[in-house]
Amino acid sequence: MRLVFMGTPAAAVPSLAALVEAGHEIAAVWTRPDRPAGRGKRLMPTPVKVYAEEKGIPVHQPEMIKNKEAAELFASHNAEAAVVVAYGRILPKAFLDAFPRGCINVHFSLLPKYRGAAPVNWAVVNGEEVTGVTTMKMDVGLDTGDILLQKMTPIGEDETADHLTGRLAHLGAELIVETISSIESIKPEKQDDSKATHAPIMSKVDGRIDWFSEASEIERRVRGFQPFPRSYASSPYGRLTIWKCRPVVDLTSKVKSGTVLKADDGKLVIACGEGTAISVEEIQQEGKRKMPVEEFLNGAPIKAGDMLGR
RNA sequence: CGCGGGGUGGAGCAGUUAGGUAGCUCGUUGGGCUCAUAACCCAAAGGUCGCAGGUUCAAAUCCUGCCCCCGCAA
Repeated sequence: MRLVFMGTPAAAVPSLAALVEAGHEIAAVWTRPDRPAGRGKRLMPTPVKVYAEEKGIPVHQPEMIKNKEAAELFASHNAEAAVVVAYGRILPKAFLDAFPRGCINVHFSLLPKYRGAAPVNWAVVNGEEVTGVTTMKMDVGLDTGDILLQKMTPIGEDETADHLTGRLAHLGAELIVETISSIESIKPEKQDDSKATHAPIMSKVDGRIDWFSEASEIERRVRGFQPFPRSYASSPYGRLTIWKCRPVVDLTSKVKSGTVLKADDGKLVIACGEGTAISVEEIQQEGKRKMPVEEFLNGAPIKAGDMLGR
């Protein structure tokens, strides 16, 4: 089938690759404009662009898509459908109506749950046991289109959002190929709006750890906010990012939340809310790389009694 | 010219401001203790202090140039 592919981050690449390998004709790839990135502010191509150029597929990166020129360019690809995976933009109606079979989206949740920009992260933070991928026919709403196919997968107990995103990217790749190949026979199903939930994009401040939360919630946020915005706390030694931890029983629940209870023998334990605590297993000090807590404690001045803030 | 941190035994760090014997925690090896141990005690090995040049009686430390690494931000 002749398709246009729209996507931007690494999680979109497996879908594009799968479509190419399945023999579909990719008329063009649309991805977001290159942005200054990396140390030194060099212009960096998006992962989707890198792949597309490798395959010799024409790439388009308009700054604005809400104008006539963009819509005409899009329509000129003369495809049967567009496949959209984390493009990062709301598509105007002119795009949705440009091709006979419209725009088909791969979304990383089991819709109607977790509509929005950060479905994987919030599924982890909320402690969901399962999630999955959905293909749907896009409409003008935010992830409200009719569902085509879904595939579910359990969320591992220690799984980070980062890792889960990788798995869903591959599940999504399988599902979009399956969806395209059987598009004639699939019966679109309306979403049950009453069961919809929203997964808003996170900002950096969402990463600040609230030590008054219970340990299990902090642990879920640590896993769910990777790789961005991460979970971090201020300390007398600069900002500390916690990459891995586990809830433990706190025997000295009278101390204030955020207090370092133990910082020796290879163990770093911090008081949380409601008499709980976390044992940190992987940590990163401002300006340094992430490291196992044992190594961190070998050289760090942190000691029991120190207070961590937000 | 985006902002900043750093290169010191295998790991994580101190020491550099006011040059003068290479230090801490952990790990490794050997020994001891113990019913036993990843626990404890004793001992040992292991370092061109990123590279090159300069100043000096003397440089990890001061001066000059170069290489490399990392974090933030996006």
